[in-house]
Amino acid sequence: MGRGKIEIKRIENTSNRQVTFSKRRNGLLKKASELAVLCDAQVGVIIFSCTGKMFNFCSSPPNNLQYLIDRYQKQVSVQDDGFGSRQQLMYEIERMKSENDKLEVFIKQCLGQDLTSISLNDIMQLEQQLESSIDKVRKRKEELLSQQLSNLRRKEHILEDQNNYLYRMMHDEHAMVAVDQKPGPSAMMDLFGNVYQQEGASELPAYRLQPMQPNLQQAGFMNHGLQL
Amino acid sequence: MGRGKIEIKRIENTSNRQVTFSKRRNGLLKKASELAVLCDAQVGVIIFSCTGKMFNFCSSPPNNLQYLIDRYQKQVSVQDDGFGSRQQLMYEIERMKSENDKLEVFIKQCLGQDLTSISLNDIMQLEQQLESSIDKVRKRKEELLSQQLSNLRRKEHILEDQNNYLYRMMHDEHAMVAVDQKPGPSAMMDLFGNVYQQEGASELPAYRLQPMQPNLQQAGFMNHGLQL
DNA sequence: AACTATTTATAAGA
DNA sequence: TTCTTATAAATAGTT
Repeated sequence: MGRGKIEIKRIENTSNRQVTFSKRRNGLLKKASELAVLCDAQVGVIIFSCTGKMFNFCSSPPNNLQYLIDRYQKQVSVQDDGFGSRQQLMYEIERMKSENDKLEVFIKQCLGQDLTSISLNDIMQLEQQLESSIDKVRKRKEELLSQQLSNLRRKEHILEDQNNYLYRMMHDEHAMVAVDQKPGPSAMMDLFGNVYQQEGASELPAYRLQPMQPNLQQAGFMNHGLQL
Repeated sequence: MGRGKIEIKRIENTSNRQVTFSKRRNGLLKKASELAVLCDAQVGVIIFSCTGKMFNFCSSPPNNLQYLIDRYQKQVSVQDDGFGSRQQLMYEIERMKSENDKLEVFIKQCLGQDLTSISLNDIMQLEQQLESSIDKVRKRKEELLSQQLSNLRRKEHILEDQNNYLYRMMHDEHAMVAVDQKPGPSAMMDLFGNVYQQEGASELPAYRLQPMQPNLQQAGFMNHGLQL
């Protein structure tokens, strides 16, 4: 429709393309609006130019494309398995919020805050629970402490060993010529408390210290906005 | 454009309207597609007929209107304050999920489960916390128990009162003619333990029992999938 | 941005 | 619905 027929393919001339874009965009939006009015339909159009500029049109709740989009997503999410509609996402958020609230209320109870709205039965249950928890926590504490203790004992032994060796070396300085070939303590500890097995020393078993503290730490938990 | 010019307003004749809808809908989609090809633009169209049937078109990632919608929502949510884009909602859901996980981990610690990954320091802090919690819980338990106790005492008194009254009535049956006008106990208790002040009895103060258990109950908490 | 020769869309009729 | 066709509308190329 114009002075000449054009092929429907990308217009290479840039300014030409921009002019056509402007004309046809207006045409499209006009047609959309007419369709909506004439046929009592709801029509929404989204256009992005190749330069990234956005244009949109919505007939029904004027300028509220979101309504149409929600309606679209509802239909689509019924077709495929059903996740991703904006409304479903909002519902999911509500669900998680209430889940979260429940957890927080429960945590407060465990922290002994906000007990006024709990029945006597529940209070007694809570007390039992806390007693059992504290038992477990204490057991674990004992474990950790005894671990540390035994670690320290091993270190002590190794250090004594090392000490004796060094002492002997000092009292026998002329023997230092070929240190490497002399028998030393079976394990050595570096400045950080790590223990290394010495090559060729096999009479004594190598020590492997258990870590004083486990590596995985629930970071940031103890001050999570819930005063402990 | 056609045999005659028509006014752009709702077509009242239904079949006419449907025919026009079909024709113009095709026209609109064709125009949309042409615009996209000619001008290298991304065009999306959503149409709902007045009967609820949906039609849609998307030029760029063919048949993937969702992409265009996301892009639209991104722009819109930058314009106004910025909530409601589908992607933001998904981000929010992720945030809440991790929040939730944190809370659940913390609850497990409070319940004395999963202590292997906690450091000695944190264990000791946890122990202190639980001790303080259990203190508070026990205090509250004492409160509730003493409340129940005092309630029972009040009931006991009222029942004794009532008993004496009834006993006197039985031993004095001829006086029953005008029971209403005789002085009775100052308060009466119904079958459910509710106490009512008797009319005209003002020598003794009315009793108001404190509720044995508060009304608000954190329903479903103690068995929330977290074994207690 | 306006003009206008043409093409395209489509209203009405079949 | 689909086809036809006269006519209205859109627009390509030009100014």
